[in-house]
Amino acid sequence: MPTPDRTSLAEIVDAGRAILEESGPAGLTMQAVAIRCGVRAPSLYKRIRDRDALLAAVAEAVVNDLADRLADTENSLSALAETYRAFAHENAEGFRLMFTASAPLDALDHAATPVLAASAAVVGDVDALHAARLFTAWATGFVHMELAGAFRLGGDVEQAFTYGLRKILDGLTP
Amino acid sequence: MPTPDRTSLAEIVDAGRAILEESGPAGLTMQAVAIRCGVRAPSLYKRIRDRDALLAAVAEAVVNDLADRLADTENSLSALAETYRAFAHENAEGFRLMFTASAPLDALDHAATPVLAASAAVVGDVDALHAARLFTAWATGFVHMELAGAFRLGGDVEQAFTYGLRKILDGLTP
DNA sequence: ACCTGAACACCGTTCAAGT
DNA sequence: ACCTGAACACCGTTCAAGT
Repeated sequence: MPTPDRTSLAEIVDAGRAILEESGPAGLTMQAVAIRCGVRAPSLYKRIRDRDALLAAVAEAVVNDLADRLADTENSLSALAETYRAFAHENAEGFRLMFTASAPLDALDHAATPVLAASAAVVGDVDALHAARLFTAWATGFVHMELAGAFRLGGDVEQAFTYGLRKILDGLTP
Repeated sequence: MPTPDRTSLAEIVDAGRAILEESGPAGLTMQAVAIRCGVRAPSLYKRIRDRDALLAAVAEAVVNDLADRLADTENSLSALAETYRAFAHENAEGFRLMFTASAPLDALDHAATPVLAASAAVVGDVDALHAARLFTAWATGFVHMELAGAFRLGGDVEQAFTYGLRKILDGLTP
């Protein structure tokens, strides 16, 4: 006899993402997710292979969210930089997860589209990919270090961000 | 009656680092470390508080190693970039660990010294910190993405690295 | 067909008892 | 003073038995 479903893959991934932000990766246990979905831990395995697959699904949800935000942003490198950084601050744990082991690579490619377009507008099509990688690497590294608390030698971090962006644009502008 | 020590903190940290590179963070169990040190897991707790403290100690060892390598490098941003990237490739798991939760922040500051000096040589003392942050963020993000397999849109990654370095130097050079 | 309790393997950690 | 086996708590995962 069929039973009405008491949860869904989407609910599980949402719960996982919320718990990740609240309690970090160590807090993201199958138990915690199950409780939040009103179900027992073994039931989760009907919907998702294992915890690694859940982490991958959460990472993909985060990347898709980021891609939407970037797609809605004015298509300039400075506007994209602001959006990217703001998103990372709002989703610190999810942001870290994005670049981890089983990263959602296809989704990342998709998120890169607006950056490629904005880069092409500055340096032309031939160098667009190189320029996009310069920009993305800088923004990713900056936020990563910022979230890790690695900027401790004094100085204004906001200013450092603006400075970096300006110098990159200076370097790229023909 | 005193017993001769059968291991040491240094041996434990070395074992942890080796296991981390071989088997990743999930493989770095107290059991695995203990076996490698010829001792049982509970004995480790005489030398180190818990697994988190071990991870922190491993991270610090990695950063100190990196600091030595950078200090031995010719003091130019391009030479430092090569050394930094090579180190990250040789110590992929350790590199990831460096920017994690309980990062060894003091050691990171120390590793930053040569980068600050090389930056000052290009932009002067006033902007040296901003410039060092631009450079470090870019290099860190680039290697991070590279290690995560995030560069998949084609194009030559070596070229992208050279391109990024050149454009940053272009942007920084007055 | 989904859900669950029970069970198992594995890991971190503590501790009393050895030497 | 360090080392160990035994024990405990906790987590991921499987599975037979329920509905």
